[in-house]
Amino acid sequence: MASEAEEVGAPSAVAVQERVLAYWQRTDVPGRTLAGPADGPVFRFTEGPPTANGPPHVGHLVARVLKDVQLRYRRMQGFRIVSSMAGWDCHGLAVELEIEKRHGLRSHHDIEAFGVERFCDACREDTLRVASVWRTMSRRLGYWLDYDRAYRTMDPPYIESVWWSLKTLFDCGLLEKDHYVLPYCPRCETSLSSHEVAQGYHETTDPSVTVRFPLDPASGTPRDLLVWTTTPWTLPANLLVAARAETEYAVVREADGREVVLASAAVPRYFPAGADVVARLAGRELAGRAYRPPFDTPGPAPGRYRVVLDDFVTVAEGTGFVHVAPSFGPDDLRIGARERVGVFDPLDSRGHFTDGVPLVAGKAFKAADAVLVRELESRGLLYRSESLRHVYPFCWRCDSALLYRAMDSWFVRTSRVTEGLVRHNRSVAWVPSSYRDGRFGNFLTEAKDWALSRNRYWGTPLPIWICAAGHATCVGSFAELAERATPPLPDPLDPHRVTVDRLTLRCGTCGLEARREPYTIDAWYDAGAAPFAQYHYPFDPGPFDPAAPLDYIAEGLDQTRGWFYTLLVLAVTLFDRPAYRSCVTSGLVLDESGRKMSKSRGNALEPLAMLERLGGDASRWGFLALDFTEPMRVSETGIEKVAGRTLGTLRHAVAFHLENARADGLGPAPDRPSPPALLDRWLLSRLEGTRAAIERSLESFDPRDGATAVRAFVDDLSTWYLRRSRARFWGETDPADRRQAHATLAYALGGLARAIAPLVPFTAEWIHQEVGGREFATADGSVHAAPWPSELARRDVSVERGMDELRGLVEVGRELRQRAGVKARVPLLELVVFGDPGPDLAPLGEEATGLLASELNVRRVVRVPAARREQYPDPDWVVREEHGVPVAALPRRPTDELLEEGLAREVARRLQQRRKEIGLRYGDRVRVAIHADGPLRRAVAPRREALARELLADALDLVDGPLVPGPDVGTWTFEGLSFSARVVRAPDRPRG
RNA sequence: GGGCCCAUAGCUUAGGUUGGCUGGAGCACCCGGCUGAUAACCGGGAGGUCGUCGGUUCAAAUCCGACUGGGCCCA
Repeated sequence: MASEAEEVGAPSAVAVQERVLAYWQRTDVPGRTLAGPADGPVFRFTEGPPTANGPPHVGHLVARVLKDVQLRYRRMQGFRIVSSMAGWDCHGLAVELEIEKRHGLRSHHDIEAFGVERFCDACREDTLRVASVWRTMSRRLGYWLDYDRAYRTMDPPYIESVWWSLKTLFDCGLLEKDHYVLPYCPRCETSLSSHEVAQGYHETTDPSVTVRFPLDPASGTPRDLLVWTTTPWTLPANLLVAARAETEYAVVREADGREVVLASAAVPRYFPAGADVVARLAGRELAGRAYRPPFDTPGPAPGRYRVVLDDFVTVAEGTGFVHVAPSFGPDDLRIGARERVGVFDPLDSRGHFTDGVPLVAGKAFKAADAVLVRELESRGLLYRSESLRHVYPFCWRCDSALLYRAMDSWFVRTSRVTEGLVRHNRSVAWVPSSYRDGRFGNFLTEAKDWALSRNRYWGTPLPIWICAAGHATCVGSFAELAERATPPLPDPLDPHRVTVDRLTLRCGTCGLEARREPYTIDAWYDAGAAPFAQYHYPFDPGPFDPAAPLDYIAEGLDQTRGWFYTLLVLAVTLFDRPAYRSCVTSGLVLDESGRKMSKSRGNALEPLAMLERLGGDASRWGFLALDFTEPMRVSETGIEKVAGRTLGTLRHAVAFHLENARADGLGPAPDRPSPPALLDRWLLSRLEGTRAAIERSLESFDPRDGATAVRAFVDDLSTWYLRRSRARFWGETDPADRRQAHATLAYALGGLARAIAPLVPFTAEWIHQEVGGREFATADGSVHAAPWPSELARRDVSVERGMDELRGLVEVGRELRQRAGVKARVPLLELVVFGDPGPDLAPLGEEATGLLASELNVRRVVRVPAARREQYPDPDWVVREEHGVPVAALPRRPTDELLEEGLAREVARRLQQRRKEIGLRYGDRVRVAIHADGPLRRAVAPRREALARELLADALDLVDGPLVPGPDVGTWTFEGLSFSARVVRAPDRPRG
């Protein structure tokens, strides 16, 4: 019967996965299961939309694993997932830049010449080019999402929902146009958000110049203010100089008799050898003094070119005088507005100087630095010229140096809802928890207005039209647009720029003709609108509930400034509630030496290739076993090792069970058993403890502790339960016990499969099918369609503690054997344990002692009072003592009879090895002939029958003469003894 | 310059909220053992100033402060 065992060993992770994927595909398990039961309670979730034209990287895998683990758990609990849609972030610079590159476009002018419609069409087509890669990745990772009904931020219904939200903000005064200093990319010809800027700081070298600003010589000695700047190109836009009222300034006479003015604190930096200070004065005494600007290009205007006071001036670096160019800095703009001096911006939209500054007309802003500095030098105004290494922002997409400039933009007035942002964030369960008040919470308290508009083409158009009288009309739906617009709307309507730019509106206030503000909006706004816009809220009835936050989201930590933030801003401004109840953040993925992964460095792991080689579960396990909240060092071999240890061991345990079950002709996993044997009760209790640990950790949205519990359970299963149960599985003596062992193991594996289904969906499915005898047949039979088990077995903590104590004694016993120098194969008469067993071990009784005895290969275990230590003298006994208290003792020598038995074991082991070498399977019958002399013969002869049984030998002969050498014959020598034997396969005989 | 997080053996880490006996474990290394699922397992060896300094305490990896280094974010 046993010869029916066919597959030897466990299938590889990839083989398991392929088998499961084929089953899922054939029976459409994901399609039927992924949304959860239609009538279940709702679990709200939204997939953060990845940029739809960029391929996934390893960082994406981590967040996806976290998301999928949670969603699987909630589905098993009977929740309906709202929503299980995949999503795509379709708009924005990333896509536009790709198209520009492909068609050699370098500016707005080029794009317009190319044709905005053509350009947007190209963007649209490119947008979903990589969708199939994402889909494949999700499939291999086991991340179930509804890709067939993915939401796309470029779809008209989605855009209409975004418009609805913009109008809602507009109506309550939270969407306004303003003139403000923003980071600006001259190549992309658009302003950027602070989020985008943050991604592009590099170190660079800039000029560091100190320039003389001569004070108007009312009388007496010429005096120059010293002004320091790292952006000489802003000097033509200078309108004022700022000083600080309370700061002390020094007038220093130089060798040529001229005088320069600078903050006293700056004197040592500029005159390390000492200075001839002729006067000291407070900053306020300089207020109102007029000076001659370095370049008088803007022409005279009232109030310009004088010293003003402001507290933003510091003396930590520079000279204590700051040149104010209101178009190029936030403080500059503020001071300029206060002093009513207007602005002068000599740059065009590409950052080139206009004719307003003839000296550098046509030059790019940075390129003008050198020319301007030379000019200052030739006019004797350059006091000092150096260069400075510092970090400066560059465009994260095209790597051009950015500039800060004042410009018109539409703003979401987030600064007015700071209190709501902070308050609602306080109710969010963050993982890691410190983000709530730390990293994210801090950022909220300083929330600045959100510069929403972009001078770009491929994005959600800002739905605001302005009439000649300056009234703004914000359109909140296509119906409203149709009602106000001329000409009539095309059908179907694609609400992107080309279409809406052609429309004029009747002004909502005065009825005059209104033209659209020619902006698109920040694509991060699109993403933040996903929870409602994916359902076309409020236009279609859908499951979106304006009062309900998402229950759960998870993304990489880069989203703290991105999606996590825009979700919160929209939830607070539109619905006055938090955006999500829990938010799990994964850390950065580093390579094995701790460096950031990047394509250019060539150390990036390619996710698809990794998934293909290791399988989805190994990758999932690799991330779950790490502390994903910290920067993670990830390598394929590292993941393989970690996953092999737990998942590989588990697969082998399953294969072992299947082989035994088949050999015994057993059916699928039974219902919950109540076995009498201690080992079985222990295993089931450990199973329940593991299930509960997974449940606890998934309830708190942090799977790490659950994964740790699974690792410990698999370890216990493999190294204690199976190890101690082996004899039970093939024992002939107690068929009832054998059946109980099979049943317990089958139940434990099946139960474990359900409990780990959220963590490792492929392995779990494979076990559920194989052990449960479901044969990959129906979708309903999937482990992912099974309910989450609320209890798998009775937890018996006392049994677990007792077993722990017992296993502690096993370790002590092994150490004693080692010290006695008696191999485990040679039985010893007894293990002596001093003192009484603990309160948990004591009730386990004979059964526990039996486990101890068999594990240590001793005939019996005896308990004696510690006081009888002296009955076990050191010459005859090895004794373990702890802190002077005896723990256990073992005889140093086996008895002669036991020694013989040990020898027989040595022979048996070598013949078993031989069975394997000649390619026999468990169950194949053999014929054996042994030739041995002396002690070996004396050991084997009386144990022939037992040996024959053990080796599955039909015949076992002890022969007198030496065996004729041949390929079937082997000879072994150990401990100075030798024997030879012939092992051949027995002729087949009819099965009984 | 500001905020948050991290630091335990060559590497990966448990423990830290609740201070307490010799700080556990895995990988890798050396010696030995076991093995009819296993890249498994077991014993022994070597390897730790628990980042540094200071404080609280009878007692600190653990609590507090400063510093150093790393990471992320902001300016």
